[in-house]
Amino acid sequence: MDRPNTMALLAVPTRMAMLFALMDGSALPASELAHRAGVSPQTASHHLALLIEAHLLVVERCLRYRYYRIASPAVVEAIESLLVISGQPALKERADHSQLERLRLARTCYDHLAGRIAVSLADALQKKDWIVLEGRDFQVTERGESAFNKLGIDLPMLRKQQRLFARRCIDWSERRPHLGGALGAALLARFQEMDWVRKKTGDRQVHISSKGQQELWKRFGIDL
Amino acid sequence: MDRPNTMALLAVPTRMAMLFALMDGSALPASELAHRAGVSPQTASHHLALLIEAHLLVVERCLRYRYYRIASPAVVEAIESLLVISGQPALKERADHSQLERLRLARTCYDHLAGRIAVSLADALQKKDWIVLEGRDFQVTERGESAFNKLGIDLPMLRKQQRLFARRCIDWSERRPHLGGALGAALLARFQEMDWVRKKTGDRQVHISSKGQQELWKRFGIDL
DNA sequence: TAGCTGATTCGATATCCATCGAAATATGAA
DNA sequence: TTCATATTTCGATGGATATCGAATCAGCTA
Repeated sequence: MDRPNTMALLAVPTRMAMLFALMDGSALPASELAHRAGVSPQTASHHLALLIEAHLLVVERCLRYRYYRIASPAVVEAIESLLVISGQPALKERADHSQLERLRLARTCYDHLAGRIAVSLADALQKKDWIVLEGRDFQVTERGESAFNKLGIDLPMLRKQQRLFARRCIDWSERRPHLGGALGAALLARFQEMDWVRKKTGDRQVHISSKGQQELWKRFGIDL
Repeated sequence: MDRPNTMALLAVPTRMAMLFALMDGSALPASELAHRAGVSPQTASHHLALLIEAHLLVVERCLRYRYYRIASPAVVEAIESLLVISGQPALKERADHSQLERLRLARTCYDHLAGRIAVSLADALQKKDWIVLEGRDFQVTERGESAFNKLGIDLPMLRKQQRLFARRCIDWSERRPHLGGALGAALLARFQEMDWVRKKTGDRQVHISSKGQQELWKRFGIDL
């Protein structure tokens, strides 16, 4: 496996189109990137694999979904400096590094929370002995049954759903497990109900309200 | 003629090798760049033409020689930012913009002076009516004959040389004419003799001594 | 279990272009 | 002029790779 030539990767318009689509710090699935670059899914997959290998992109796997994002601010800077000398008009929306930082803190992964907040929450729930990790799933303990109930989450109802109940999902930015599945989705929904967090539509960004910060600290010892 | 793809230009190792050789702000002839990149002169010529067209390089023509150099600091910056994300070790000798500035001020063009000092000198010599521009050459006036002699330059001797006497050479950084040919070379040699300027061997950089600065101002009204 | 969707792998094809030999050009030197 | 040197142009070739169809894989749902 040779060292991939980073310069050559940036030379192909299709790959550059994909990178452009991610320059604002967002994370998009392969199909969307294929569409934006105007190529077939196979071709997009091929290019994305190369960009991953060269560490220009990273992929965040959540359940069966995969979101691609720019690997680091350095990549954005390099592309921007290339735009300068290529005589292209600079990007209107420059990459917002602080936004990327916010995404690392709290974002959605499909329909549940991800990021530092989700990893911290999974840690706290295990520490409080509400859940335990067993293989690729979490199990809710006896203590957890009543505690989740008191939090306003109807576990028996969730179990009736035909989806994985409490899936362990590996976080990209933290590289540690957080809570997915029906329970993860219910937690996000309940947090929104209580106005602990607010989810922007059409975006994966999640804002933590001051009330949410207080409650997370008081109830779970989470200080983000 | 399509717009050349700057990214594609940087993707080829041969072209990158040439750019690397010029990253320190130096200017080299095509043959030297071909040698450093390990390709034939034809191939080098082809690549250099593309780099010129894309405004990544500029060429400085002096008599029959052509020196290629990086077109602007932005190019150096872009290449350096690419090195960051390509995982290459950074260049030991990073491009020194202040050095590039010094080159713009005073450098050699083959065997005579170029840069701001040379352009200013040509201007001053015309203003003092020592020389006049005629087509592609300068002519020494009657007043110039004695003045150059007093400066320690033997014009009759220079005229015996089998080379162009006082060629007009267009300066890259200034885009204006300066003095080349036998007279230009003699002036540089005389300036070195009088320790007005010092030429580093194996380099095109020329240092102007404080004595030189004084004399240039006193005798020619040149204030660099 | 089968079914669905998103994504990847494999194989074949077509296109792009870096390279160099040969020849031409440019420019100054003898 | 004639020669010499540096560079460029032209043409042909070979290698690299972007692309997509078809098949396969991965993960969840019913």
